[in-house]
Amino acid sequence: VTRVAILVRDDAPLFELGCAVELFGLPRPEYPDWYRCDVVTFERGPLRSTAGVQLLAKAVKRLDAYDLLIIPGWPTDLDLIPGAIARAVRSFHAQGKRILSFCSGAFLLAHLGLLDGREATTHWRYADKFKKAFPQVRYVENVLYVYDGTLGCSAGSAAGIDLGIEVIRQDHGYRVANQVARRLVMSAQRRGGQSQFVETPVQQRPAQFTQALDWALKHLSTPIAMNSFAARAKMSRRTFDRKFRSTFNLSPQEWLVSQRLAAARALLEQGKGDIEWIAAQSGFGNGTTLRHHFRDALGITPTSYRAQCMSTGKSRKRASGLRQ
DNA sequence: GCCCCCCGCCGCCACC
DNA sequence: ATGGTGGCGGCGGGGG
Repeated sequence: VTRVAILVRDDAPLFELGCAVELFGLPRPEYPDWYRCDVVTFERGPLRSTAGVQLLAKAVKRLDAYDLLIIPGWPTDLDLIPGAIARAVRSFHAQGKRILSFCSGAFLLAHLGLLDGREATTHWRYADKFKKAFPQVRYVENVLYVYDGTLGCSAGSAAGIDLGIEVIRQDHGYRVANQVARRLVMSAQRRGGQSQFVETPVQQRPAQFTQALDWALKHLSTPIAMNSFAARAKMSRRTFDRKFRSTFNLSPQEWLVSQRLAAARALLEQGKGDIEWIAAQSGFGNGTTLRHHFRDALGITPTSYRAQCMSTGKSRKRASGLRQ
């Protein structure tokens, strides 16, 4: 069992802490060997958090009992790091254990020199300050996260979830990572707002599917029969269905629709063509079908999605943390 | 543009 | 483990 420590101090960022807890701290009896997670602090007494919330975390003096450390945030203007924390985090890293930072958490790792010569990122609003303070760190722009298997930095709150999902994939495989991701994404969808437009966090694909998926993407605008999809993967139809489900936790058809939706969204964001044209381009036979799936997945109509994108000026950037 | 209804087809999965 | 089958439900298409 991997033991997780989420390290907080006074002025703990509530949202980032919540993201870490959601990923690693929820009981998930359906998975054996799920993480055991503590929110820990080196300070005494209740900690202040966002919006006047107070927290009681587990007081510790060392981190030896843990295997994975999460820094959900850290003051960006704090040059002095308490000796106990510096020693504990350095020794944690020296043992080859994994450390993840969310948002401003990268400042702690950089202060300790753990990121020297490595790639790192942080929330965009701290980017200039970070680059100036740590020129020896290779700052990466416009990514959701960077992760080398040992040290990870994520750009902001929601990107911390993407990084966490990647770590869960490392530990528990695609299937579990997709299930966890799916649950997070689905609840995000229901709350509305921009968060409903997040993309599927786990996009890695096992080798046995790459050919078939590439073929499907290339011919997305034409009808794709599941029998030929299976044939492209060189599997019997039954095996294809079974492996597809266990790998992506999606049926082949559901995957196809999600890819067609992604294509349609890209065209809507670019603002070119009418709905019928976009429906044809993305492989939905007609506008009605596109609208149906669009509403089903995103809760709004294609036209109002386009309007929202236009009003914010520019289309969303794809971050390399989502690169395939 | 959106939401019904109906119908025919086919994708999916329990079962073998 | 893989592969075949049948039933069912969901999807696309057409009409209102």
